[in-house]
Amino acid sequence: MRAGPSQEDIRRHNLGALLRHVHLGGPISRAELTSKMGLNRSTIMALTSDLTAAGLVREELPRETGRAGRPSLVVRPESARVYVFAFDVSPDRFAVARVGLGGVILDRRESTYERGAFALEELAGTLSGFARQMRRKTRADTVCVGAAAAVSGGVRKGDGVVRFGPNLKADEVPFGEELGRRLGLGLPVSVGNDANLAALAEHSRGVGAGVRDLIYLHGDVGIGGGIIAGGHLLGGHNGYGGEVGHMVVNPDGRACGCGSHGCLEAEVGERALLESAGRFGAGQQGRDAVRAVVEAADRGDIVAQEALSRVGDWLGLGVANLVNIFNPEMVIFGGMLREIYLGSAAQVRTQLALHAMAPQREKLRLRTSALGDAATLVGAAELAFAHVLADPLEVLARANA
Amino acid sequence: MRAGPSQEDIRRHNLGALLRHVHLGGPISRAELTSKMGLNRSTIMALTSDLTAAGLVREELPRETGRAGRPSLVVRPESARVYVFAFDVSPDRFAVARVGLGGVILDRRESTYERGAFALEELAGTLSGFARQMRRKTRADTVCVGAAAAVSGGVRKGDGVVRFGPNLKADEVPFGEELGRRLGLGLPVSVGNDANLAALAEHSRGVGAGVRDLIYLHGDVGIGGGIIAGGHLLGGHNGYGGEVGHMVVNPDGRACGCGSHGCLEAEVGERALLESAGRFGAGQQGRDAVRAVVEAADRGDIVAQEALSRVGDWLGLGVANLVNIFNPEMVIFGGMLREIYLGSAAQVRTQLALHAMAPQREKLRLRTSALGDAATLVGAAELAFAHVLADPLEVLARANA
DNA sequence: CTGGATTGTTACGCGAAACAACAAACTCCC
DNA sequence: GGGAGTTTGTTGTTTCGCGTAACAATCCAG
Repeated sequence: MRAGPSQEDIRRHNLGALLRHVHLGGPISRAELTSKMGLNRSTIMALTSDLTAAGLVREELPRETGRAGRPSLVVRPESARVYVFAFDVSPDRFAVARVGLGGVILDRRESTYERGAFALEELAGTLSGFARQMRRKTRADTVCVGAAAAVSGGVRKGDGVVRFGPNLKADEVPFGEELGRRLGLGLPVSVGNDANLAALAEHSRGVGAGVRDLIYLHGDVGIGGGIIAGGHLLGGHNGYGGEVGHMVVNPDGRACGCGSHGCLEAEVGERALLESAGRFGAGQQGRDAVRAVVEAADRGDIVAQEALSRVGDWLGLGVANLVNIFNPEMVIFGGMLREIYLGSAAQVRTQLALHAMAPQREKLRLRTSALGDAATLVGAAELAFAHVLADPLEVLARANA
Repeated sequence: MRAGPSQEDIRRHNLGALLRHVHLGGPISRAELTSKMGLNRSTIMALTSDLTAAGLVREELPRETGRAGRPSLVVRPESARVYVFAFDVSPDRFAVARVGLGGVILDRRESTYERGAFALEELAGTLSGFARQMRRKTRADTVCVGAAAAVSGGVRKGDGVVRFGPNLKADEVPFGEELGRRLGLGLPVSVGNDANLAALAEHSRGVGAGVRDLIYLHGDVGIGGGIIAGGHLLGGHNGYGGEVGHMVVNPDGRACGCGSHGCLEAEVGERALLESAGRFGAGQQGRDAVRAVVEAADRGDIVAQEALSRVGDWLGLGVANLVNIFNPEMVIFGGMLREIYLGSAAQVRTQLALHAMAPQREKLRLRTSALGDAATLVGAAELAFAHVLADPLEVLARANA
């Protein structure tokens, strides 16, 4: 309930709001900003001046106006100058990216490895090494303003410690701290759950742009989720919100790695699909194996079709439950679930019609991820930029000091 | 993203925050307000002066201070002067109350009737009649600043139309509008789902005070729910959020009135319990019938015990799912679920241990409603007061005009 | 090239909250 | 009971963000 010296708060808030417009919406004229933010021309000028002076945005004359009147200056993010590091760690893959203000991926490196080959701790060195390499290539006037990592596991609110990650060999790992130390930039590294961050990404720059209530479902080895409720990421009391993978949809169903039975993850996860299709342990694994099943089903393979149908039924039931509970405007399927949904949309829709209540489902939109594999990385970048948008000047003052 | 003339916004916000403190926390000294709101002494004085002048609060010298220094003036809500009307409509009961600022129930009338005897439209006249009667009894200087109704059905966001209410014979009923017209006070009447409003009530003045992430489960004829996520009621895209009653927990389970099978409501609702206990249609109905089963189980009735155990298992599974998805700090059982939970807490806890993930459940608290039957009414009053807290002076200026 | 339209820029005023100084009222202690 | 110390109410002043208004700059249309 604190307010602080309120005038500064206003300024901070308005600076952040303006920067957020530019960051998420891309180049925009001062005239549009005045109308969208409901502030006065002169105020917008003062704000942009501050941000320009801080080196966060640049103002340029537009090429063509097309309308009468003096052309309005276009405010664009200093994408090449101001950037963050984004990390993404999955059980069989990691990626590092340098992401500029505005969401541009300036540099990117990734690597795949055998599933579960590395423990989370071991990766911190490699990740920070790549980041330092990228940093060395940058020009002198560039400035790193943050860093964040997405991990496929539970991240405790507050200290950002990775609590569980059965697919990642992690338990009580202070990953952010470790990464921050190794980066040596004096910056704290935020950590978030991968599906949560992918949800954030789709919400800010994906199919879910402008949608205030959405559910993002991510299929990887397991099933993760991220929920945007009322425009805000649902974190829960300890930060484990959105973990829909262990919602029980079939009490008499398959055993799940978590000890329970019939979890969404157990019925819809990669293993369930491959086993049903009689392809588990048959060499292929991961996204490619799932794709192969969907393609086989498309070609008329009965076993694959039935496996996909079965999985689609459970997925549909899970989605129906979530729709009943949340009444979202959109459900987004990402990761491996993109393929599964595309291959079993009919089953999903049938189950929705059966189990979801009419008012909740009548305006519902089902979509697949727009950002694809980059979603997690983009989400991590958003997380890293978050404190910049919360207090633009403070962050840059510290960075330039 | 609009900001408006920001100085007024600040003032409005601060006035609202101060009034909210007094409204929810009761009488409080100006000194405490300065520290809790983080504002300056002189600012607090200016704010309380405005609110006192508007007749919303009163300032008094405290009886005893106990501490050194000049005693700080105590700010208390004008509970007797400023009030709202709160309505609560269930399938077999309705209640009308006059609730003063601060949450005091000043006057109350209720009535029970045979389940489903009335359609929602028919009740508007009765309800407004009671309200008008209450209003006639008030002194001349009292002022009604709002009204709201809780209904056991889905309420569409925006226009407040009751979309569904299978237990209430309602379909596309513009209940708020109708009630507002009949009240004749020139006030809009907000409408909300009963479980949602009960959740709001427990969050603001019940066991969930200060808890930012909680789930309230309400058992009536069906099972309703309200979710507070990050301190805000989860409404969803169209306002049907929190409808947990039709989450499918047992796909092979009992048929539900909604057309689906194995919904939480179908497995845990009143009918499921009474049927399992062999008491369905045996004269008793409603809360009393449920209580009878729990009491019989307490006395050692095997059939009742098994019925309760079975229902408790499904309840526990439902709660486990919600805990996995939301990671709430607290789950509150209200209405008939209070009795059911108290009679089957062991089953609920067992299912939680089986199906809820450790990080989500380790800090979880299970509680029963503190406000009991008044929860819905109190929640409706909160809803009615909401716009007063959002802009105290504007509301009172209009009321006194 | 002129007029209308739109925006950038600057000087000024308003208002909300912080700050500082003083007065008021209490407790404690002798 | 009275003085010292403490805490708060009250008032005048200052600060700072934003809105307003007036003017300059720059576009398009004719």
